[in-house]
Amino acid sequence: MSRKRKGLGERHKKILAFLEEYQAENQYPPTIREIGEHTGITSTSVVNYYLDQLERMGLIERDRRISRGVRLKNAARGGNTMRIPILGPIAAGEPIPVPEPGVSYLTDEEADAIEIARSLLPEREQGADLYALEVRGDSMIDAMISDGDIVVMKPAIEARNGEMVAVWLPRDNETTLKYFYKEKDGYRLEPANPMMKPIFISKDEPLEIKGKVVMVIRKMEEPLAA
Amino acid sequence: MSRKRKGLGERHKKILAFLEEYQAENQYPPTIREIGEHTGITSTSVVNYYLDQLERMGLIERDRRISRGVRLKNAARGGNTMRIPILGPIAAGEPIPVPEPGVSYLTDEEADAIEIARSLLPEREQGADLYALEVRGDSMIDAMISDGDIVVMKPAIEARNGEMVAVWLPRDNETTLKYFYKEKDGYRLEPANPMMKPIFISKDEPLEIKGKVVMVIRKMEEPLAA
DNA sequence: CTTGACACAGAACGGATGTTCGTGTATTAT
DNA sequence: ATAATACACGAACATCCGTTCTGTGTCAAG
Repeated sequence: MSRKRKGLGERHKKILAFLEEYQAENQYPPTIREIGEHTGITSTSVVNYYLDQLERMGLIERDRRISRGVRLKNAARGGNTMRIPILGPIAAGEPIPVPEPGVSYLTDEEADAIEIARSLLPEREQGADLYALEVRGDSMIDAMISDGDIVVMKPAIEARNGEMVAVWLPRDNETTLKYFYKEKDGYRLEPANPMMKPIFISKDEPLEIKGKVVMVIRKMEEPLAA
Repeated sequence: MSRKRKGLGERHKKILAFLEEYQAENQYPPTIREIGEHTGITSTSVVNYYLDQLERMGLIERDRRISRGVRLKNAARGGNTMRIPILGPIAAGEPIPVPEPGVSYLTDEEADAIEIARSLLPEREQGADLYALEVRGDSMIDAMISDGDIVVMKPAIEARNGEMVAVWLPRDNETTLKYFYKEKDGYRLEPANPMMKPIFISKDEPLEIKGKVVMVIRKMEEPLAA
């Protein structure tokens, strides 16, 4: 009803690609005429026509009446990164820090953080309130996670089968990272390392899911000795 | 002989600061007139005058006759993140891709890449020609690295004790990631997982170090089942 | 066939923008 | 003092560039 082909047309893609390329090459956006020349469009009005569409689709932003007033939005293409704060440590014997929903920790400029290309993350996590924790100790070695690793988490209180989650086990009084599976009379928590045996939790035992593991980052330290 | 005060004048600093601020706010550089308005300079020619100086000092680059053709150089450029290209896969039975020194793979816009906060990397790796590989298979599970992980490498042909390196073992015809130790009559390659036993290479056996491991990134996939 | 939405081209208008020139005022060297 | 230089202002241009208007051709619906 609004668009002949719902997807982006050939020229839309060309313009988007050129916008990105040009902005990377020079530091400033191209003019309408330049866009036209490099995409085979001979009329400025047609370029304007497509830019309007792209803006309506939310793919770019335009500052009207301003030369080179075009910037591409979260088009997820290269260069787009996501900032994820490192909230604190995670250790076997301690509860893990969780983000307080009311506090906008994202605005904390001083906090340590990592930046990751959006293309590395699954689509559904793109806008999520991700946070990161730094692993202390070798207690999660059976999850193939070692001391110093950084785990990127997504807030969650429940999980689906096959997801790796951070759980607090009151039974053993510890935090652990395991693959989560629901079974007929309880839960199965399976280590990432297939050589390790899974543990079972019966249905009436307490089990607190703290979040889902989205990513693990290991940073190799330089050896101390010179 | 050429300049009254060799350092940057008040207006130079103001212009530089505004350039950076404006570029961050919008995605494009300001016009000469805008620079003037925000730095208390009432004439476009004076702004032009200072821009010429800044260009001669090598602090900015100008594209003459092009609107908003101002970009600042090494100053605040790059930001606090680093872009690392993913060159290809790494598997036990195959040689690993290594960057060709002559080829500037950094200019490859199409290549997949990850961005990482500089603060996460050791200082000495900041300017290094880092590259990344995607692990295929579970053959490096004894290095606590699993299928799908991404390893960030630094080119190297030798290593110091305690560093994790990627080595090609002609003896076993495979690539592996191990901690490297030189011993009196050969080398000891120790898995990251302390439960696994190290392997020894005698001094006359061939051993090719392909690079040092700087970082490991594990991205958790969503389970296939819905 | 007619109608209308859509894609496109070309030209013209007017404001935006970089450049140049004439002028003025301190400061410094000769 | 005089000249040279750095710094500054404002106006005049000549483009650059976004916008808008007119016109053409296509294609599917009525």
